[in-house]
Amino acid sequence: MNDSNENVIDEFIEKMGLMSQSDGLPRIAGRILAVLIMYDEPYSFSQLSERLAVSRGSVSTNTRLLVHLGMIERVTKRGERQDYFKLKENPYLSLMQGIEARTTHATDVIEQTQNQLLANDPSISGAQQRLTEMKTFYQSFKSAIQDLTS
Amino acid sequence: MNDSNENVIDEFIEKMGLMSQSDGLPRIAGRILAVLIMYDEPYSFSQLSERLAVSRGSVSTNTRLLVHLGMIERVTKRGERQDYFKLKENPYLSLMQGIEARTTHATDVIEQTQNQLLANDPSISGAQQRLTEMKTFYQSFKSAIQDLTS
DNA sequence: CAGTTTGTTTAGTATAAACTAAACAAACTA
DNA sequence: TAGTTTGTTTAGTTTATACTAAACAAACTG
Repeated sequence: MNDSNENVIDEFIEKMGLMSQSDGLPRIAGRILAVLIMYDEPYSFSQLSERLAVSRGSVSTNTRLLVHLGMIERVTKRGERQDYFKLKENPYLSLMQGIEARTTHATDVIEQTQNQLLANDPSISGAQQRLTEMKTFYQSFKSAIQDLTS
Repeated sequence: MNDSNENVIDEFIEKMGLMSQSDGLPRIAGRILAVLIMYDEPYSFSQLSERLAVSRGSVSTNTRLLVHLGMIERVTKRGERQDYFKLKENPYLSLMQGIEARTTHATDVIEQTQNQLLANDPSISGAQQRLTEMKTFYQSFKSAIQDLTS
């Protein structure tokens, strides 16, 4: 891969770091993803540390995070002691599952609140209505996400 | 509204604060939303500050943020100097618009990267493919969100 | 066995952002 | 006009967390 492309990759890596951050993930996690998107062969632990100029501790925590999220996988090679990493088949699926989980949590909180509110208090009928609207919205959001991953 | 319900509301307020945080918004913004969901009448600036035990500075910044996001609106009352706030008609619409914007940004970054990569380098064909997969995914995500808000 | 290469964990630092207190400005009231 | 009541802005503090450096443990090599 020639130098010009290497510059493009560098930029992409940094932009992925920022996007990752705005998704609530550490910057380094996004940068690791970017590397694994851009290079065909599995990338080793120490290669990641060098390529991103980042401590081995950070590589460890962030690869573990991404593995846990189901976005990358750890692979090994015969006769090699290092760990390698590659993108998983559908990395974005697990992102969706994360969103889905948070949505479910939201509807749970709303339902719980609605059930706990005492019905004999007339002043809460507006609140009940707005809570229902909110729940309905989150439910349709959730099913849209689910449709996307099936 | 009786005391038991007031406790339920307190809990809901705090949970909304946490959910807000995991959506990338300040805790106080979520708590303000919760208040406006739970009470029918518009809530005043100083009421918010007292109810949430939060500085007036924070009320100012966070109400402005929520107004900017299109989730609440500032209203005034004849003969009153204070500002009041109420939920907007469809508060969740603007949340979706935020997600949509970030998705658009992602596809832009991907496209830009793809165009900048030199095609004469054979080693990037895998990268191109993975970038396309990523873009395709974000595009269908975006259109799912759009369907939701129309 | 001693020494190296690996990944993890921990303790400490750096950084970013939320929040507060207080100064401020504008609009009102007496 | 002097004094309040309002919302905003700013400077400083607090808090959360990403990140690093270094200690560590496990697996390997000679």
